[in-house]
Amino acid sequence: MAARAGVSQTTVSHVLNSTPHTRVKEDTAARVRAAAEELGYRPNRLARGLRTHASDMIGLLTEEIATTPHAGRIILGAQQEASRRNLTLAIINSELHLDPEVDAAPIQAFLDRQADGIIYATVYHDEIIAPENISTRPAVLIGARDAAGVIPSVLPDERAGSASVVEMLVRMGHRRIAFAASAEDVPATRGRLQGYLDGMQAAGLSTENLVVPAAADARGGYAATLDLLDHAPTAVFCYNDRMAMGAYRAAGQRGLTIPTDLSVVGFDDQAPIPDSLFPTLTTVVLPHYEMGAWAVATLSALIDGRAEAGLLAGHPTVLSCPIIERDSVASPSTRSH
Amino acid sequence: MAARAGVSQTTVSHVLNSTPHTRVKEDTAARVRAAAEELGYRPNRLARGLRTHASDMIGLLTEEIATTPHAGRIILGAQQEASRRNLTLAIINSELHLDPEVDAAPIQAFLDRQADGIIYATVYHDEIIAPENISTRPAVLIGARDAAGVIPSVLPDERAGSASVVEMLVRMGHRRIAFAASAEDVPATRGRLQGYLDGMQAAGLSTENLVVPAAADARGGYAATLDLLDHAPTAVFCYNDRMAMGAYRAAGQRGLTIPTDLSVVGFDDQAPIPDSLFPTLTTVVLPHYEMGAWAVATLSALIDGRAEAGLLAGHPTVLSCPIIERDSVASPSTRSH
DNA sequence: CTGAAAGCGCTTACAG
DNA sequence: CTGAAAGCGCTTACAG
Repeated sequence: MAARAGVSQTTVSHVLNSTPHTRVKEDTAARVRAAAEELGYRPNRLARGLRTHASDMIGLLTEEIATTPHAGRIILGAQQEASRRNLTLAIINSELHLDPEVDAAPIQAFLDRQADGIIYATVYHDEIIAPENISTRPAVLIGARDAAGVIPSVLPDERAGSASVVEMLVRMGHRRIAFAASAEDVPATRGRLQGYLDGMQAAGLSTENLVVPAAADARGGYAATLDLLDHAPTAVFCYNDRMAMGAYRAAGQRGLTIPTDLSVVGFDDQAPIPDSLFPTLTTVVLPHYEMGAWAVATLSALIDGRAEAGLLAGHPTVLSCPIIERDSVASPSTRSH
Repeated sequence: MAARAGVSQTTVSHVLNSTPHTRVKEDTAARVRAAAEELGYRPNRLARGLRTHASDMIGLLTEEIATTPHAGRIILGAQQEASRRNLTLAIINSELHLDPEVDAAPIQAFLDRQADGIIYATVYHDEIIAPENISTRPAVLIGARDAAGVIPSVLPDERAGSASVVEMLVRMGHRRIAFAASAEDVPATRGRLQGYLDGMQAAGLSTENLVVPAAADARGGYAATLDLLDHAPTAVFCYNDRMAMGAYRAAGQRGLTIPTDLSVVGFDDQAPIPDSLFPTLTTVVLPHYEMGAWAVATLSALIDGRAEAGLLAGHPTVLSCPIIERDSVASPSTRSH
């Protein structure tokens, strides 16, 4: 390559990397670029990395890629942000044990490849003890707070998202708003329920008999809604979209039309449910894409020294969960049922 | 590291890689391993790769990671097979244009990092012209045949999967089996319809008035089923699970109980639909996980010279699509409706 | 059984 | 404005 352009490898490097503070005569540079083009020359990133101690690769360690509905969107957000920054994203989907010892292994794989930084994405945990070796490099957490308080993290604001649903419902005139809760003991359960309670309290509404916990699936939603319907709610807010599917079924069985007789709201925006229901389901989205993108952007800043982990780690970044309005919500009709 | 064990870097390399045809005295080896352990020494894979011209990394280029429901399972299958073989999987999710020029760019990113091989995963295309630069390294295709016939590929046997549904229905006594088809012009449309027709023909059954094309979503399935129901089918086989959701709605509206009055079968096993429906939906799974795993296993064989692309490329590997039986199918009741 | 030396393909002071 | 030389951290003939 250098021979082809009649210059040294040094000059090739300067030209192709536009090394700062280095002037190369324009026609020399042109000659280099032409030769590179002709030969299809591409610098070997491995060699570059060895020399610069930077791989321009970041590792994403994720649990439950297939089980959890939205891990795909975290990956997508991270991937696109990485592409934008000319970083390569390597992914390992491990069964995370949330055990600092065991989970160190997949991270080691990234370290061995000189990853510039690491993203550790968990779902359903609010605080974790990160694998010890993760702090060898810049790192960020998605979906969990670092127990040690040294790794920056990003979380969805499920509580506020949940409260905003109640607000919306109240604004439309609902006063008897029921919550089909999850019986599972995960942070999302607490956050969404708490948000509902926040909203009801803010509006000065009673929640008596209006909260029923059940399995976090369609059958649970069906059972919970059937119970709830005995207490004449005008709206049922469900812990998740799958429960909302059950709520539709329960409403149909009681001869109630959505949204005229009963408004229903879900949570998750889990494709393809909301668009596949009759009528389509108003629900709350989790900012998965945004969290993935945030992780890469933040990691990049950490790597380049444009940000400091210590400053960020103090309080997790919290991303809001907006409501997606579709057709399952209306003002309560005056006739009672 | 070498100093710590009191040996040369050569010996360290021999011990840690158990270089073939090289004997190292056992206590020397033990000393090396002990030192490595103590120091937490890990060989730099970049340096190794530079020297050996192998990165032990393979690249997966995929389109529509988030849009298509099951890309996650392809990634999971590929990832787990890669881990099993000590390979790292790097992923780029690009908008594939199926244009050999444009799609060359993301592949170049892998080549620059000296990927040992490349997986190109597309969905919904039966034949593609692969980017020219892909053949620089061993490569395999998922979900599409290579127009040039040089790259090995793997495809789901949707046609046979579809035919097997009809067979099952016939075995249970159904004779008026309707098909809610997709109006979209993609290979899956043709394969699934053809399989239905194969099955009906094999059983000597008429399909007159029993095939209605519609949009491939819940609303399309609803409309198609409403039409179909005028021709008294005892079973409706839907192009996909979303259409099946619509079929449930249509059946409910006509007062038909599933499966007693009408059997319904879907296709895709798209979570969370099948388990969230009342009753749960019998459907056909696409072998996404298996295709991902096949791709890595095959690529690995190609890289190691254990397989030859020329031999494999002749005919694509076809993986079967099994039926997952749930509760939406029963023998037709004798009473007519 | 073990080590010295070369070299993988780059970048980066440094010199001119 | 350009190049010679060193060195990143490994592996691999080769020598002993």
